[in-house]
Amino acid sequence: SFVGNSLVDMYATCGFFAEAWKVLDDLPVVSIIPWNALLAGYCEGELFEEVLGCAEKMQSQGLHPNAVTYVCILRACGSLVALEKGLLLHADIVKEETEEDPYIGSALVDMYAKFGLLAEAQGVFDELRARDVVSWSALIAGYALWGLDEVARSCLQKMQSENVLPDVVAWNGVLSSYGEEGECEKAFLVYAQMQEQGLLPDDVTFLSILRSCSSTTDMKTGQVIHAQVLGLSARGV
RNA sequence: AGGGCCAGGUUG
Repeated sequence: SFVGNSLVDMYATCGFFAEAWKVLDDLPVVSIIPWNALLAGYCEGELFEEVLGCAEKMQSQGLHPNAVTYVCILRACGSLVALEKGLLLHADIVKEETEEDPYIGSALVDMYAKFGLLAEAQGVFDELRARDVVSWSALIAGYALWGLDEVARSCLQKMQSENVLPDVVAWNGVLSSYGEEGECEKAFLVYAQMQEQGLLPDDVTFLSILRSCSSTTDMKTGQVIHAQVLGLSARGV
């Protein structure tokens, strides 16, 4: 049956949902694992409506969501800005005392951030037992999403004072706030700080920076970044 | 009781 679970996971991960369903329907034992695999596959494909539909179907079969299920549904609610559903979900999670789960915690932070309920996001974050680089990054990305780049940057400092080292995703989160605004100068400054920390930029880093440059006529900075990208790709990054 | 197959953050 573990084989069946893995098959569902594989098909779902590859986006072959018809096949995944077929395997799931033929599995001899009823288990939440293949359902979660399917939900995760829909999440990965960003088919969030399907996530919610699939979760409902799962529950109609008498299966109760576990932590993995909740993480998938929370992510879908956040991305769809399904506010009322997300709030109900949070209430269920609190009721079931599963909010301690670090995965659920950062998924909640992420969801509230996407709703634009930053005080709620911060509130959930503050209650987390263990804040790791992922929960910090969810918070940072949330502030960045709503243009609060200075708050996002201060998070980079705070997390370090709590001995959590920002990784490239955390830094990229800050950079993501400069896309809409086109604040190319700030983006470049953050990029410089990131390098001072000895962190290697990745493709997302450059895409974010270039995006912030694209709405300006700052050709020079764009060219500097172009040169950086070429330099890094020469080193195989 | 514990473990095994599924789950959280950044650009698009």
